[in-house]
Amino acid sequence: MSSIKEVARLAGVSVGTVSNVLNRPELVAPETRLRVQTAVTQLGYVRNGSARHLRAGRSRTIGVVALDLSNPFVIDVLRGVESAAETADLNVMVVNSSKDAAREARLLEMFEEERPFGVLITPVNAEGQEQRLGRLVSRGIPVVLFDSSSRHGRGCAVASDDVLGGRLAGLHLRERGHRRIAFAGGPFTVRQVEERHRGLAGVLSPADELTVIPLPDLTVGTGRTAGREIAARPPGDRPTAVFCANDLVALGVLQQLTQYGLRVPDDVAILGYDDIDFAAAAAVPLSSIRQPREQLGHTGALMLLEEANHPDFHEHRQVIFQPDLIERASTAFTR
Amino acid sequence: MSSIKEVARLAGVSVGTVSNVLNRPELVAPETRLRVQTAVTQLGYVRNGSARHLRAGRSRTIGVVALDLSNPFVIDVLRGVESAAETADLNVMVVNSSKDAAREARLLEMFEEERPFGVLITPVNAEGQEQRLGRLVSRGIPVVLFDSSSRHGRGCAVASDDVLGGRLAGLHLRERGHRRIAFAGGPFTVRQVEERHRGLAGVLSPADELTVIPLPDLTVGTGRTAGREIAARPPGDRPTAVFCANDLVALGVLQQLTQYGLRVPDDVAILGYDDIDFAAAAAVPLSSIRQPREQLGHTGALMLLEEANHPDFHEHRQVIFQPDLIERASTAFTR
DNA sequence: TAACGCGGTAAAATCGTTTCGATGAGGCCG
DNA sequence: CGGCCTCATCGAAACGATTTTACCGCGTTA
Repeated sequence: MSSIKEVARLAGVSVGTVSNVLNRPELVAPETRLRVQTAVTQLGYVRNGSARHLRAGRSRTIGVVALDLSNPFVIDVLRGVESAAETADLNVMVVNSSKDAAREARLLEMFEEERPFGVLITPVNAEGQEQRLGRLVSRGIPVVLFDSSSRHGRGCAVASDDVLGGRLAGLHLRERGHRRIAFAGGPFTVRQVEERHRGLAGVLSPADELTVIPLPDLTVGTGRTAGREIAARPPGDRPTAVFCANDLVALGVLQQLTQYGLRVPDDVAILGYDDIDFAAAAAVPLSSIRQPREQLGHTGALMLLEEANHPDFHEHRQVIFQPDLIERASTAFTR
Repeated sequence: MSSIKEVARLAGVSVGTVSNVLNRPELVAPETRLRVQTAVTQLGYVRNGSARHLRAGRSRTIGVVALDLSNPFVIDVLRGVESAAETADLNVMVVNSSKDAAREARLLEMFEEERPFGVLITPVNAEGQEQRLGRLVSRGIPVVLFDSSSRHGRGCAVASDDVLGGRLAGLHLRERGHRRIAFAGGPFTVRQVEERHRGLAGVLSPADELTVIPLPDLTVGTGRTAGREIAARPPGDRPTAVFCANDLVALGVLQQLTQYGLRVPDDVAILGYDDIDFAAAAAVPLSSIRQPREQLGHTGALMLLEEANHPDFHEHRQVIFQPDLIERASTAFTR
């Protein structure tokens, strides 16, 4: 309703002075300052964000393009982003690409218009948006990827080492005596999926048997499909362990196997990925490869801040976290 | 980088004409239009959102203050909001109050500055923010509540009938022969919890036994606590059914009971609330009271649009949806 | 005594759009 | 041929802040 002008008029000063009271109070004489402040509260004056952003050239909002909000893993990453943003007095605007490249493109266009403080994104497919992200960068908007595919270094990125994660999974399952192992996940065009599989395959010995159960998507639903497929095999041919590309799939597999009367881990062991809270809380607590979820988000946001605040001094870098194995009942020793 | 001025110069027209090409192309002669358009693409011109918003007086972003993003129920509501926003060419900015009133207050202040198109909010506690929401409204920013406590009608609201939900739960459990029933949930200051409990209590007969297992929060973790508590009771004193204030709690109860070797539903039946996807996919598929999740969000957003587009003609109203009972294995007949 | 510095404030420029009134060029009609 | 209407375009005035420059009065210093 009321603008800075009315405040100025009521306080009997110029608008510049009001602005100074708001932003650099130490420049203003105490008496004037007080007069302005009472005018502000009296009118219920609130600054106009758009006007500030227009003048400043960018807003105080970090844009986050999430790949799939229905994965609790993403929510935890977000929590990390928010905590970093909060200390820097920035807002976070979360949007959901839902793994849809066209939608992602629209959202990035929107961010181009809004000129946010920076953009954090898990790209649907990093190569495809390369140029669109480049346009953001060339407009002076820092971009940090939650993705390690851009290790070639065309910008900042945060990720965890998915090949290592797959390797940890394989070593763990072998150590537990499993020699017939299935990998459930897909599509393999998603880098994370491919790398987790690659890590697993890399540590198996030639005598081991690795089956891939390809899935169109990583959800509880497709996990159940995978579970059905596993349960349908004759016991002699059935894998004794399943490594799932994420915990949602693992939950689906677990639930379906249980329903078919197979015992976990006695008949089939299950190993998930991400270590979401639901994993620990499953009927059979799931072993999982843990990524530092909040830290991932927190670090990404900090790198964004750094780049935004010291644009010339800034050096792009890629931070790769090491995943851990969290052992729970679903891959316990069975004999 | 380049503004509307440079486009105008390159195309040899005035800025006003460029603006018209962008917003009302039919007003501009085809030939000029083309010239401007090529200038736009040649310069890679992108409109400056802040400037537009400043001029327009409000932005094209809907603000959503969510109560708890880690509840998948909320994510589904959000999906509904997004779908409605998308058709109206609006952006959605999601922020998370995490049930923290102070945080919520800060977020609302932020929205006061940003002057969004409208605000959708599930208030931590509707009464507390009454005035702050009022300030938004008095600034011409429509507010729609995801909450039915404001039935007195001081604004638009969308909700589902939680008392009815509780009643449905009670009737169902009685029909299944249960006479010793527990309610797991809290805190009771949260309207939804209180109403669900009230509905349940209302349909039990005096001879029935209703135990309340109060919880500080509605999460899988507190659900496990409740489960432990139930399992610890001597079988004769143990409730034969638990109605949980939401599905997260129900999942926790289920997992804990299973771990204690109790069978669901044979030893204890479980009934949840919200019907999140994880409920259907649990080890024992959970019966649940379904709310039309996406529709809730969709309707809320539509009401917001209506209020924003016809401010004078608009009549506030409260839409209350009817919940359904979804029967699954966790409350199946046991004899 | 003149020059200088400084704290405090005002005034004006600026950010990039949108919108509105003015202007001018044709075409049509009387 | 003059007046009028339409179409296309221009120029300027907002929108509401921030920032820079200018100014003024007064004390300090050479």
